[in-house]
Amino acid sequence: MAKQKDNPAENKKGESYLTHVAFDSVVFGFSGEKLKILVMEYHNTELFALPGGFVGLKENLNDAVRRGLKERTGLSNIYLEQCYVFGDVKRHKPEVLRKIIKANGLAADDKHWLLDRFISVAYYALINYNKVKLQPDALSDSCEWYDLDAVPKLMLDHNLIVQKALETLRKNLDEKLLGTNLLPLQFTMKQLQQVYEAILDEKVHRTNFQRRMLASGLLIRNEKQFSGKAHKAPYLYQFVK
Amino acid sequence: MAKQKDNPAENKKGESYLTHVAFDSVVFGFSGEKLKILVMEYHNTELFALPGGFVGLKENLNDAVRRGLKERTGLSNIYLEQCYVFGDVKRHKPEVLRKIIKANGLAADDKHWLLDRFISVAYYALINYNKVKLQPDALSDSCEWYDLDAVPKLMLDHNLIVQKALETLRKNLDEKLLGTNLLPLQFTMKQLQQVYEAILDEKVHRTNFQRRMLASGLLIRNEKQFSGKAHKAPYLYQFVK
DNA sequence: ATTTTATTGTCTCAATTTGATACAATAATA
DNA sequence: TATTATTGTATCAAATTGAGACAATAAAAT
Repeated sequence: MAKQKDNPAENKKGESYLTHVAFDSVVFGFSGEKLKILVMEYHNTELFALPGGFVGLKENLNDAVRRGLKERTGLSNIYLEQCYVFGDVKRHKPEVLRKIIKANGLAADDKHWLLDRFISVAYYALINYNKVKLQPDALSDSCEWYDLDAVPKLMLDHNLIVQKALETLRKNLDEKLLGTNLLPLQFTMKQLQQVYEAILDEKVHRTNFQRRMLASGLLIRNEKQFSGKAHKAPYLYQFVK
Repeated sequence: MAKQKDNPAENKKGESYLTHVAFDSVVFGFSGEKLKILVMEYHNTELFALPGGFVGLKENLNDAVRRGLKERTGLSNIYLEQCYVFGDVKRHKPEVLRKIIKANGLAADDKHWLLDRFISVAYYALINYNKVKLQPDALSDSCEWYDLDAVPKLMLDHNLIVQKALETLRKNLDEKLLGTNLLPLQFTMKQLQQVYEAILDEKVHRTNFQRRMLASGLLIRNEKQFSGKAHKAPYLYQFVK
């Protein structure tokens, strides 16, 4: 069990967090084949949710999100971007939160700060799938990768948040070759193409893709990668900083 | 003087609003020549600010922003979009708010809810300049149009918010001919071009612009507009709904 | 050692889009 | 009737994009 201080459900009056403000992050990773996101499951509830959290009284919003991601993935320096604020009244479902609090063996009296209404600032994050050490938080059982096309029913409006994040990611994909954030430092052109195809959910034309990427001037070509396969070895590329 | 209920500074415990959550809107209008935004000035303080407000306990965030705009411009059905959430700690400057509260002859004791830290959700709005009836709110003297290139020093980080809004507007300009929201129902191609030039702050090539707009398929051509000037009369266009 | 296989990198060429300019049409005025 | 100040369309070269051809090559098969 984590230290008490780390468990937001135990902080009954919300003394250390801003009330009514939450964040949720859609953390994308690329397995080599498919686009995946991180999903948490709460203890004994069968409730799935996006990794999220709250903002310390003296903490920048963006820093809070970084802190949350660091706790769950072990990574710092994550590519992170806001995508939307979800602020409708109807997303307030105290009974759902009550269930989580009770499943953690805590007292869910009506004054519990988690039962209040929250607006949630949604972020999307792009991380290198293989560098992650997944860690659930104090309230949850697990933090696991799910194929984007097999995400379970999530609590509250979290499925909507995933949709919005994907939309935003697609819209921003080309600026500064965003896709490179999902790959290791060095990667082949084919890998980069696969990332694009996974994000856009459509095939792209190989040679034209290569031409466009090279023409962007944002890729540095390194030595070749000898994969041991029976064909010409591809170059390794990396993104200019 | 407005009714007490309308003055957020008098609501000492913040009973009717979500604590820590605010919004600010950058309201764009086009005078026919220049791009302008709405700026408010607070009573006896020489403080300028963006029109903003707070979210009712039972009110959707987006609705709160619409309510704020309706109060100040008289308009409903405004084109509105989120652009960014400003959530840094350093934007918390209680002394500025204290000044405003005092200038309104109210007690600014340290517990006043307005003196707390807020995160602010920034929106941009596009409205038809000529349809507006400007109305200051209870805390402010005036709500006036300012040329975008002559916006005064605003309080807190509001100048930054203006920057971000303009950036977002530029990025989104082409989707669904956003610019049409700044014009009356019917407009000439030249007016539309002027809106683009004002937003992008650069000249665009007349005939190519016309070709692009017509090719979008989003404009309906109506009868001509006889201006009384000594030259060919332009067609009036309108945006498809 | 030679051939085969599965890719990768480059090139080519037509189709489309874009940039820049020319020019005809036209509403009011001289 | 000619002049003026646009506006709408056409034209043509330049740049970009879409689709495919083809040569290069690392390892396996013969």
